[in-house]
Amino acid sequence: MDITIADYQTDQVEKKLQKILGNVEAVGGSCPIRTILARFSDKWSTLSIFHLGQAGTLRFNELKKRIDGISQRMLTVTLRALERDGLVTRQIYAEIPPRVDYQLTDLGRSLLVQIIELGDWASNHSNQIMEARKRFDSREPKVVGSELV
Amino acid sequence: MDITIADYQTDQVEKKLQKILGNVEAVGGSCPIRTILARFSDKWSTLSIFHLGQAGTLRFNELKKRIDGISQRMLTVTLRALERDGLVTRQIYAEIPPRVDYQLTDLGRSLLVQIIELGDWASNHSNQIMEARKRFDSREPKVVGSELV
DNA sequence: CAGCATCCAAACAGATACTG
DNA sequence: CAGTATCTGTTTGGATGCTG
Repeated sequence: MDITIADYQTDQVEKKLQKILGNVEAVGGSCPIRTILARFSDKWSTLSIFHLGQAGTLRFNELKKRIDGISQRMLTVTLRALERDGLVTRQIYAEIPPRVDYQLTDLGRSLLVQIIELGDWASNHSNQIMEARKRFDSREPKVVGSELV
Repeated sequence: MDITIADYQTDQVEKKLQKILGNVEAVGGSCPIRTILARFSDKWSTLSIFHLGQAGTLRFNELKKRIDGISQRMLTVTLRALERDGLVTRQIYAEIPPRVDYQLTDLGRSLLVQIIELGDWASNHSNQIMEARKRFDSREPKVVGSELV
């Protein structure tokens, strides 16, 4: 079930690594790879893609209800960015009250597959990470008060 | 070579999606999954993991040289966060001048495998995304001046 | 060399009020 | 309903100067 170190050691992975790092360095700071990686950087993007992937089609407020804690503004900003990148389609109906449907494009769904793997990894290793954090924090006595609670 | 929609439609993916979203919603804003996803959010973390994955072991300034554009402060902050999460080890030698070696832990390497796939996806689809961006920007005439150059 | 501390500018993100 | 506009607090991140 788990990804093993054996996988990591395959040529495949090393080759991909070279390819990616090559691309990153090639164009400097503004290269496509970086701007694309920045898309998943954003926690709201990730969650939006997850929910659209699960539901298929969602209206603005349906999505807003599912992504707990997101503000209207951030949802708007996030969806625009995803639309701009061709990951999400925005279908506007000329109705009153207005209706706007969002769904993943093929490209968006292919990305979904990738970040699902990431989310699954996070899910499977969250215990390990939380323990590591606890260990780290408890051996560092220089932190005061409520800062790190 | 590409990930197809067929993959997306498998039960596997849907099941993982449910599992992840379940975990996310279960604990609210501060759940582990979110804080873990926040780690790759950070572009510097991703690049650090890539470079450590490629080189094996690197000293502070070696890493700094490879990650173009990173400031000393951000590298320090990033490495501490990675160390705290148990993804990177920090080996200090009592020498003068000081020497500190960084390398990925097993956990870090297993994460590397995942984000390599993501980087590879970005690499393979960057053209599509860049074109989508161009399309989107050219059909939106309401932007003035040099803002979007 | 490998960093920590401080200052400051810029980007990010929430709350609020208003609109087609 | 689905936004836009604005205002503001918070976070981020670079630059600089100093230390073991």
